Amino acid sequence: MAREACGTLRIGDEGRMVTLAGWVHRVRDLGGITFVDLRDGSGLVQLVFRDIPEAHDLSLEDVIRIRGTVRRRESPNPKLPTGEIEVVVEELEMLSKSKPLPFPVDTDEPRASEETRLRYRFLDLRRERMQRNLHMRHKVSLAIRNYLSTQGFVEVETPYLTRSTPEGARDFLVPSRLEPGKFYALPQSPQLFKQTLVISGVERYFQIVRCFRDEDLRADRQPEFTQLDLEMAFLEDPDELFTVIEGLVVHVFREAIGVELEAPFPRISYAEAMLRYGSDKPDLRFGMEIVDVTELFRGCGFRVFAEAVERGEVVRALPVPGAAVKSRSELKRLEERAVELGLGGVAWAKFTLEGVSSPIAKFTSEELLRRAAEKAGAGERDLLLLAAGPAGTVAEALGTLRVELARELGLVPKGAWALCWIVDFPLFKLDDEEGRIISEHHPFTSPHPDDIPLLETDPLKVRARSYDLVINGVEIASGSIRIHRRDLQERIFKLLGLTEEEAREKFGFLLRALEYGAPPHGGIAFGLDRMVMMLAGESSIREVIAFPKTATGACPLTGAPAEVTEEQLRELHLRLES
RNA sequence: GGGGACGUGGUCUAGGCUGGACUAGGACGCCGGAUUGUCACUCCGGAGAUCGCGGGUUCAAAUCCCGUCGUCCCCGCCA
Repeated sequence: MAREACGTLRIGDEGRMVTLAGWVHRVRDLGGITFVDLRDGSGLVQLVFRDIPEAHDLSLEDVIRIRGTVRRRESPNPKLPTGEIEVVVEELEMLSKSKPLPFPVDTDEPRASEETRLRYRFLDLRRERMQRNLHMRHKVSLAIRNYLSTQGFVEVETPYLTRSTPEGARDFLVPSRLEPGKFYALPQSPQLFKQTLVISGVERYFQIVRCFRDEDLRADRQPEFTQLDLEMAFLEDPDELFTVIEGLVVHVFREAIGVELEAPFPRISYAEAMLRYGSDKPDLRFGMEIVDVTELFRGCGFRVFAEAVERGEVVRALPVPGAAVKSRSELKRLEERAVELGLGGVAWAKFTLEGVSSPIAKFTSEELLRRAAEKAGAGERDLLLLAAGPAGTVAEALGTLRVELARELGLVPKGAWALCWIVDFPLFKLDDEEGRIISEHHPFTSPHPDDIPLLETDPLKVRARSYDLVINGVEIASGSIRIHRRDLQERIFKLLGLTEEEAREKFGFLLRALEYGAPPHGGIAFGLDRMVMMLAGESSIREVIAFPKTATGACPLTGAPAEVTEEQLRELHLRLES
């Protein structure tokens, strides 16, 4: 008789003889009667053993098969979907014994260190929460594939054994056995391949694909991670892509967690995001917008601010709702934090029923502070933080404080989703070490058409046709319209200090492809692990990856990375330094 | 590359500042027994740890110091 699903049995099944198999989730041995919660992929059901002595020998996580009769319970358990019934066991078959467990698997909160969990990942993944996360990931992938298929996208696989590229992250290398001294690299992303594909006539490409970057790890970074990679031919206006992606994201949220997002998502320029939120990935779930008050403090009595304005620096204000109650010591800590963030310090003003209280009031005036507060939308009971310095430093520091304070004060609404596009990133940035310009995104990013005349005259002012998708303050996707013309690509390479020869050496096949009729194109790539992490409500991507690595790139389950034999090394023409 | 936190029976942890009655305590799990309506079952009894590893200080180290390994978080890095 076929096995049935434990979790689907209901009162309507009363009286039926069923065959079930699964894991022993919990045992309650009362002597003459033993209750066992049996678990399979569908859920739990209570088994009742009466005259079966082997029931006393059951251990947690044994795998058993039983035959029994579904019966209405004397005392139902409202916590279980199957709580109205139980299965009276007539036959018990032990399929596989389990040793005592290193940690319990019947809890959502892990009761073991992460290292132990990873070493026994096969047990850790049995926990309902991890099963939920794996299913969530599957739902997201499925929703992506289904939606993109309806939009005419085709999933194409690209090589994992490819060529090392000089730009970007450190590559993972794979030695070639057949060509001594040569190496493959695992791709950091399929960037060049996907551009080649649209040039090849695959007008809408996507791929859910593993990417590899040999850099240090973080809670949201693994050496191998998964991207939703996507590219469209004849894409010249980012808005066209936004519409497609908004449709995709709305679909994914609906399918994965039943949330209806509102599209279109707000579009904010990089410059405006830096000004108002001090970040290129602003968290829009709460207000606390930073305002520029440079002009208010020009020539004011507080010399630190007045002199900063004279130097061409800025003064900006961050309103902190309800924080006028902060104590001296808390404010002191804030000042220290501001210094850590690169500011000279931070001035504050409290606005209460009694009036304005601020250490700089005597140098400026209450009136001036009130005007600053008004501009920032701060009122009674609020705190206003004021900082002066170079625009970039002030923006980033206040942006960090904005997020930290909002979290600390509980101003981030639970269950809220705030998405936005960040557009018009600068095309280049100054390389700190070498003092030359380098690509902000990558060298194939198209400049904004209006700014092309500035390329040679004022390159740092040139905006890119690139964009990020930000969800709740986390960068979740990033992309651009690409350059599809050789002449423009050559100008960009020249600006980056690359000779044609170097460019050909570094990016050869893409450049060749551009010479044979390349349509305008562009695309985007999502960090799938991060997106699933957010949808699952987890705070580490390791919780949504079946077999993740530790912070040193090790896998406690398999023991990777591991030594190899002399013979293996010899075949690869490798010798280790002692 | 740098900074910080942590490492104690199978698991999670108390003790650590202020070294000595710590003979290392608790909870869960495990083993034995009792138990016929439980659902985090309950009750009784028991086993199980040279306190990550190495060195040092000291009459004496889980405790202090140095080194090392591992884990986690952050900065750098991640076009």
